[in-house]
Amino acid sequence: MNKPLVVALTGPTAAGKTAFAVALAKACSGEVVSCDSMQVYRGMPIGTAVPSLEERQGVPHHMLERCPPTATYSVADYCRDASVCIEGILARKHLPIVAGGTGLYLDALLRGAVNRDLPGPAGLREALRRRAEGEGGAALLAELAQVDPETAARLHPNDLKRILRALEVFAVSGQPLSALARQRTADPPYEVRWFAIGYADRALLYERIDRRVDLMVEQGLLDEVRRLLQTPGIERGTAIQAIGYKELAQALTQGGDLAQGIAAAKQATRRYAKRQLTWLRRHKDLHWFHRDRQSDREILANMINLTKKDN
RNA sequence: GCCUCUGUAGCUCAGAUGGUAGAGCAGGGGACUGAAAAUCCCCGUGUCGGUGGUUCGAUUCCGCCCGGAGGCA
Repeated sequence: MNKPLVVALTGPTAAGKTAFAVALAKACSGEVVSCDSMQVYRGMPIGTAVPSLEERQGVPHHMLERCPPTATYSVADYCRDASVCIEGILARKHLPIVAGGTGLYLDALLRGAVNRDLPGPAGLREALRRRAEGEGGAALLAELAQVDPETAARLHPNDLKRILRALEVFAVSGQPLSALARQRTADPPYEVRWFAIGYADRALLYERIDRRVDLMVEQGLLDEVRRLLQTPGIERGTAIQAIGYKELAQALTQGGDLAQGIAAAKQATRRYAKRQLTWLRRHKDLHWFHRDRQSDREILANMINLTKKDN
């Protein structure tokens, strides 16, 4: 069976994915499907670096700014919505280019890592969280060990977020997360070409990050943060946790030092890039392009070549 | 020119009455399966400025040299 071809273009934040995605799309009549957990929210284009219409150069982009910043968008939502986008692109006989740095979303969509939609019972998460405050994570972890020893064994008592989710999954499905995870390793529905843009010298990436944050501030990031903070219910959503927003919100509302907030945003972004690299390193099928080793022209030419070549 | 202080991890510094050293920050590594730009775990070897000497042994004591800060002229 011949699976349709999809290009995945990833890499750490600020490496320059956007420009390459657009260039590749223009060369191969592609459309871009953003794979970014924060760019899906509306009202924060500066801080999440949503490509401007000018940057898009007429190339259609999907999965950008499609839900309110007060909502909580999830991997499962992303898989569902992005799949629809990809099918549409394929129907138009165009090349889907999934571009972005959210590793979990990428793997869920293109490696078949997640295919079950299991919302936890209403209120359970909150109840568990309250219990954790009193009894501690170790108690909940012990409880998890009763129903899902395998998952419990790999989680640290402090990793509340995951302990709660595992408990939640068992509560709705009656099955351990570890067992479900095994079933979920489905065949990827597409033939995927994996590309990653990066820098061999990390210091160069970090310099770019610092510069980009300064640029965002110049472009009006502060106003964007202020506007977001005025949105009712924003504190319950995921969007406000985005890097840049949480640091500047703190500086803005708690009378903190603005320069310090900016510095904190830069540092958080650097650490984020490092985590992204950790995530990506385990995938051996990634074709890496280092911008400090190769010119952008060469990189693009190579990408086009690898995209077109059958096999 | 003379005197005093100082030179220890990328940075700021601690320390050993001589047995080759440790904190904070920065940084690094890892995990990750409906919050993921989130969440969690782990990690400190560096010619102790250089060079001679004393010593079984010196980064620690002594001499000289080089760098930095201050003071007196």
